[in-house]
Amino acid sequence: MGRGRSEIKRIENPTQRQSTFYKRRDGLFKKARELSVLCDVDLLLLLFSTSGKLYQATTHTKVWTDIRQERRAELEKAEQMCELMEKELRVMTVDDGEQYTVPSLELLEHSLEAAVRKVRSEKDRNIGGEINYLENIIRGRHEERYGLCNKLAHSQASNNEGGGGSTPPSSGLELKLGLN
Amino acid sequence: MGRGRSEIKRIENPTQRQSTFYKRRDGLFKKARELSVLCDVDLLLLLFSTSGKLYQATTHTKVWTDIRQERRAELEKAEQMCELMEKELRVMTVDDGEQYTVPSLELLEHSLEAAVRKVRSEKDRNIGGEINYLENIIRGRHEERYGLCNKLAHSQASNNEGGGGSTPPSSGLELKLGLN
DNA sequence: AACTATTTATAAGA
DNA sequence: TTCTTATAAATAGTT
Repeated sequence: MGRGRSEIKRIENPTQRQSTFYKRRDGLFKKARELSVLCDVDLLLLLFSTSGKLYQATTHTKVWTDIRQERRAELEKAEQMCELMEKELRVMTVDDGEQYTVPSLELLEHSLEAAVRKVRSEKDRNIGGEINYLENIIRGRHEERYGLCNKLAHSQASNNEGGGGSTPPSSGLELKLGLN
Repeated sequence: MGRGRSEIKRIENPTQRQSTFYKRRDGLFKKARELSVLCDVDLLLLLFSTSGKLYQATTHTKVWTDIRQERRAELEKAEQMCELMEKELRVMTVDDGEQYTVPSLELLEHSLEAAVRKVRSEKDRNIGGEINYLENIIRGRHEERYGLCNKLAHSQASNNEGGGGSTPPSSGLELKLGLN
């Protein structure tokens, strides 16, 4: 479109490239939104600009609906966690009101995680039951072998719960926060 | 565009909606590709159709480059794992050539994981150092507390390596395969 | 940021 | 689905 050029190749002039980027980015987002509305389709669109900026467009109608509940539960866990962290550290406080000052990024993160899950499940269907079968068998053996270790960890955790409360419980957040 | 309508609202006629979906999907993907090439931008576009189909467009130039190495290492690990699984199970075999019959889904999964990481790091920057600081302190305490457990797990693993080799080594895949 | 000459996308029809 | 075509929309070059 426009007054010339139709060849699609990298624009070398940085100014022109940036200008084109803005125009086409807006156009692309508009078209994505329109497709989503017209055809009742969920979508996720991410642009990673070379300058490191991230531009995103997401719909939240169907795919992400089931995430909300998960998210709410996770938030509760995080709040509990932070409460305990406060107690433990005493000196520091984290303003509860400021806890999630980046809600859109949080939501995006969860959207992506939902997408990963969706892709995984599709992949798993394609691969078939073989791997799952193998996994189950191996898992069983692992559980036998590492059972002792898990029990140890658990007994430590429950000791802390009953005791002075100086350690957060195993809330499932360790992984996310890199606490393993 | 075209001969009429400009209002953007859900198309109720299913046939017409499907037809429009095809046309606009192709148009959107084309535009995404063009933007990526013209402006040297990485992108990820996922469409979740109501019929459950997943349509995707991804670029692999910059964002995903660093994933390749990770992926290669992971594949090696997976191969080792599968070798060991075969040995362990004896009865079953998994055709190595068919191991990754869904490469595009694999790649997509990794693309999404990379995107999640990117979003997370951006979020972490925005939240600031506070949480990280808290995490570090907590992590230190956890390491103290669970050190014994880790040592136990390690000694088990090294015993197995030296011994009959009847258990896969701790390859980092346990998490992915749900073996924890 | 705006303006338009053009190109491109697409709604409707076949 | 796929093609054709009239028309609406996007945008390259320009200011």
